[in-house]
Amino acid sequence: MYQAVSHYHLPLLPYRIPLVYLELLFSLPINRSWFYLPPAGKPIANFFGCRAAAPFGKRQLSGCIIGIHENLPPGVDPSKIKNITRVIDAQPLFGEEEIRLAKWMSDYYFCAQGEALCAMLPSGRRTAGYSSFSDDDFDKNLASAPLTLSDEQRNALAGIDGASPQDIFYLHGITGSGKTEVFLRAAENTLARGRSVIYLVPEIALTKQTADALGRRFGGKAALLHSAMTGSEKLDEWMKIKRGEARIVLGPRSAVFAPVQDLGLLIIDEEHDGSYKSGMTPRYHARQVAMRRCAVYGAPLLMGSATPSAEAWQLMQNNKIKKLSLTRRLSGGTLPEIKIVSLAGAHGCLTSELKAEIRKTAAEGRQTILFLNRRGFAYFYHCPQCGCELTCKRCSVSLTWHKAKGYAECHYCGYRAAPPEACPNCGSLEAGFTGFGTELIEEELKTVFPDLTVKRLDADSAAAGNTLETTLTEFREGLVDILLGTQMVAKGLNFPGVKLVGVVFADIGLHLPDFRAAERVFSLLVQVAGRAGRFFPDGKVLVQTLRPSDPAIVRACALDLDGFYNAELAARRELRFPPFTRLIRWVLRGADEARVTSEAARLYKNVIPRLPPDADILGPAECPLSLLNGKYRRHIILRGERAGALHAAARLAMADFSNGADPRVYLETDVDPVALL
DNA sequence: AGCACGCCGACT
DNA sequence: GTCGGCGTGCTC
Repeated sequence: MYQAVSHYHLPLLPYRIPLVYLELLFSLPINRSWFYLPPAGKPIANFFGCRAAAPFGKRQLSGCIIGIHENLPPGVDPSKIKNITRVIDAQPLFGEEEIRLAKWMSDYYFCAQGEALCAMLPSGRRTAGYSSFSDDDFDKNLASAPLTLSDEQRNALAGIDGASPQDIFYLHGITGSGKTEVFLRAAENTLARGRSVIYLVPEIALTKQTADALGRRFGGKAALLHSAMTGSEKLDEWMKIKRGEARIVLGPRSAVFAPVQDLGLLIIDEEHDGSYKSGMTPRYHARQVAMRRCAVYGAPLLMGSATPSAEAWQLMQNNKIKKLSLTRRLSGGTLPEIKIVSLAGAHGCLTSELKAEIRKTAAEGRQTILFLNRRGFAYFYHCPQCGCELTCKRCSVSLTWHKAKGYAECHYCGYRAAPPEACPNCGSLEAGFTGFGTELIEEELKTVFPDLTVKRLDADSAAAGNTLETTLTEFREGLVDILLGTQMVAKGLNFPGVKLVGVVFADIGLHLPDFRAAERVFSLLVQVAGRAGRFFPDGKVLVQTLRPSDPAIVRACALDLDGFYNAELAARRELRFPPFTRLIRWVLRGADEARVTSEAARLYKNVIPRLPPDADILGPAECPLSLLNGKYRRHIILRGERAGALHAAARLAMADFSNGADPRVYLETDVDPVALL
């Protein structure tokens, strides 16, 4: 690749205009750049860092100008060079720093540099509705100025303010202990030192309210990037950041790329949240990119959560990152009573105990929230007698039932087992495959409580316009007795009318064929319990489960974090899973199952001889979602102790594999996958 | 990724 | 005879 010339100047003498070639990067899965001449008949200017529309083969594409050269590189045929159609941006969107970051992403995540750069820039065509911050917001709300900090908050803040450039902090604090205030103060102090701040929150947490709170505090100095903004709205905010007018940026995952001047602090709120990992190519993790950016800028990184990821916990244990603790609730509210209820023997999805509590709550004129961690159905083998299930001996994940094939399979290593006639543990003949679903529960609620108002809140119902806000408003006003839903109902957990919170089926996540299953279930339950108790000390949380003695569930309900993480990390070490190893996952997909299978086998053969001694392979096996959008899916998971060596092996194997690859089978690479479905 | 070109099978 | 399948190769 050619070194970009950033200090290109307009020629002063019009008779000696040198030939200028523009180097462009397109969002294509081809890892190379393309050379063009400036727009025909337009005066030459410094277009570095702007996007441009250009003819590419038979079509028009928009690309990024990442270099300006006086000569064409050797091997490029000058007769093929075309003119750019037009330059899109009046001001550059990115600089050398961003191009270097794109290069790093391309190497780390095995994507093309153009794909990486494209993912970094503001884009998208979404519905409008989000306004940016103005200084009016700021002035109007000066009255809502901060209160005094607790001792713990002050200590945490002092630690952050005394940071060295390479420091990584973790603010571990229970819900309601005032993490946000520490984040905001640390941001203020960074701004006061003349440096910029990036503040990441999970997609779901980024509501109008969150944004307003930041606007109140920082006014026009703050910029907001949100996926619900239109491309031009995002672009406005982007330029405000680029010009240095906005010094603090609030946004989800992609805001980690915000082109701030002189980054002085990067904050990741709710660090454990899965939405920080991109589901599209490039499959980057905002935390990983944040670490990279902080290292480059010499800025400290500040993460926080009530339930850290296992990775973060491990780093804290080893003093690789600095732990700051908030152990006390500011409001002094006590935690609600958390009770585990066994689902064994229940008819339907609601135990008689939960039904009785719902009835009692309604009689008192209070409200119930029923929480279901996942919609749809999950099939797994379960024995109601002893509570055991079928798991893979090598991978410690649940086996998934294949109805058509008549066997249960491990989606990590491909291990298969015939479904036993009777429970292998206790011999009960009741054992078999079962599942739960949202619609099913809604139906049951309406049958059992015909006199109560039930509302469902999940991705399906929220997709239809502003039902989310409408439903939540109705609920807040007491027009709804029972709110049933997924993740989103968490927003309603601290409404004053709520007394009872029911977790319908805590096991659901545990049956996912994923080594992070326990971690996710644990964090979910702790968060629900933590939020639920915030404003109603007489509240009650009922956790329904088929496995009332499952360690993750028991420890979550007892809020025993040390116990959970110790056990979880010991298991991860034993089974060689992150954070003790690193993973690279290949997914091969295609409409023709036989081709997918044979290509998976070919890729497997290519990587075997290149693996470092500390590495091994899981698969090739069917993906847990083995057929998606009419494409058959198989995956191969590389696992090793050193990321560098694993990357090198994967890179060589992929280069080999691409020679003579079947074009009808697509290969996708996921570095540091968070879900293996 | 797209889009064209090019080469073999069953249709008016 | 041609329409249309998909393998192959190229895009500055």
